Amino acid sequence: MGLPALTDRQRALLDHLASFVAKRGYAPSLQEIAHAFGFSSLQGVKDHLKALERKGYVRRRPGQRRAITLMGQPRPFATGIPILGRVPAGTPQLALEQYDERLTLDTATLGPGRHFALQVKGDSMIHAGIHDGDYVLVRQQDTAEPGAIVVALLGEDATVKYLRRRGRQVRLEAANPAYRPIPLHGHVPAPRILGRVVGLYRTFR
Amino acid sequence: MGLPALTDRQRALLDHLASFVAKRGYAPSLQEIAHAFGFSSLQGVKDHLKALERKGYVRRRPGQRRAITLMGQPRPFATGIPILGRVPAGTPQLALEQYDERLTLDTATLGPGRHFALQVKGDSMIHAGIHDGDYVLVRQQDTAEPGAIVVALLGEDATVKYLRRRGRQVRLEAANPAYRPIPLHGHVPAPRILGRVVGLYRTFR
DNA sequence: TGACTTACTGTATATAAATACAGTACCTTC
DNA sequence: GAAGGTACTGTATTTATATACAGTAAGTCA
Repeated sequence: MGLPALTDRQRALLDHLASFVAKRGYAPSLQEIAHAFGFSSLQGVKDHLKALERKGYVRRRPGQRRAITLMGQPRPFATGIPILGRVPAGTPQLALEQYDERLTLDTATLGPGRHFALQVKGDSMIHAGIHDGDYVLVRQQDTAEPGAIVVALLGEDATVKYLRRRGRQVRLEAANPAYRPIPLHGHVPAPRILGRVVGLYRTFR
Repeated sequence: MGLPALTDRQRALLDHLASFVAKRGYAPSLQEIAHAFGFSSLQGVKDHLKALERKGYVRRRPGQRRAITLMGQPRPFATGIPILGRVPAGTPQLALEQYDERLTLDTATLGPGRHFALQVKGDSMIHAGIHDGDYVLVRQQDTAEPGAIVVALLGEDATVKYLRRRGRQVRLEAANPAYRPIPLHGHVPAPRILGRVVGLYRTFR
């Protein structure tokens, strides 16, 4: 569950949206939707889209044409950035054609499963090279092997920690020794693992 | 292969298109593309789109808004990764629908200009949170302001360093004090700045 | 040398498409 | 039996956006 239920007509319109985008690579206009459903007016389409937006299935940009975003849908991703290979000595111009591959941010590079990103607050993992403001890329899972870096929910806060075994106790440890370890079991509130950190992304000023 | 080669700018525009569609679920308008690339006119965008269409990378519907379909080889299919916002307390299931935006990797998110990536060797910048094996995302430029992290060519090696001013001397400094600073002028071989580091990407085993 | 391509700026116009307002009809729920 | 949600028709207006034309500058080709 999560999102509110849809009426038959709303579901039909959402399905039409999804298949249109899949086929054409861009969202339909209101008149195209009206035509596909045989409406002679646009107000019906507007009403349905308003309902879909209110229920959280789509997002629109007011005034803009075809600006309908389907929420929670897997979508294609960019081709990425060329990775520079060897830099040939004495070359006056930098030959970007000499790259081996391209850097992308997709499930192929991150591995299988559902992913999300989380912006790191604080410096508890600075010794692991994870800084305040960095985005960690997380594969969603509720367990992990000891040694992995995980995102755990502690009360209301999502925190990034090492998952480590000490004797028979499994606990969450920060890379910064100024922070106290938290046992995975027998702690109040009980920590819950949201996923394993599989990547990191940072932008510089 | 099969499709004709693209120029750097055409490639950049195609990457932007793919990433925009991945993020928003619909194609950008000409003015949105122009704005993303810093163009003050639309004709440049039209020219590039015409070239991409002529070479078979995209298809357009004349007169229709945002009607750009990406053609060609199946791109790596994946989601732009949702950025998790607040984590609501006591929620039994993680609601990934509650994200604000999506994280993508392309020239539009990194800013204007040409970009490349470079895999960092060694630990000379470890104190700046840049580790061995990390990919730095670099905007291509041959100068930079002091304080910026740059990629410089030293003989045959591309190295990542701080660009710092000491008195009247501008020099390349590692974040790790174990490495010696290199003056930008009067050094043999002469260092050449390849670009400014604008991002960082890392994967965890 | 001149023709051609790439990569844009700048201004103007036409139009596809979003918005707005005023209705009708039917179905629940309080 | 009034109030609200769903599911539309019909017409008018506004505007975001595509198109068109004129031009500059640098690089490549033959």
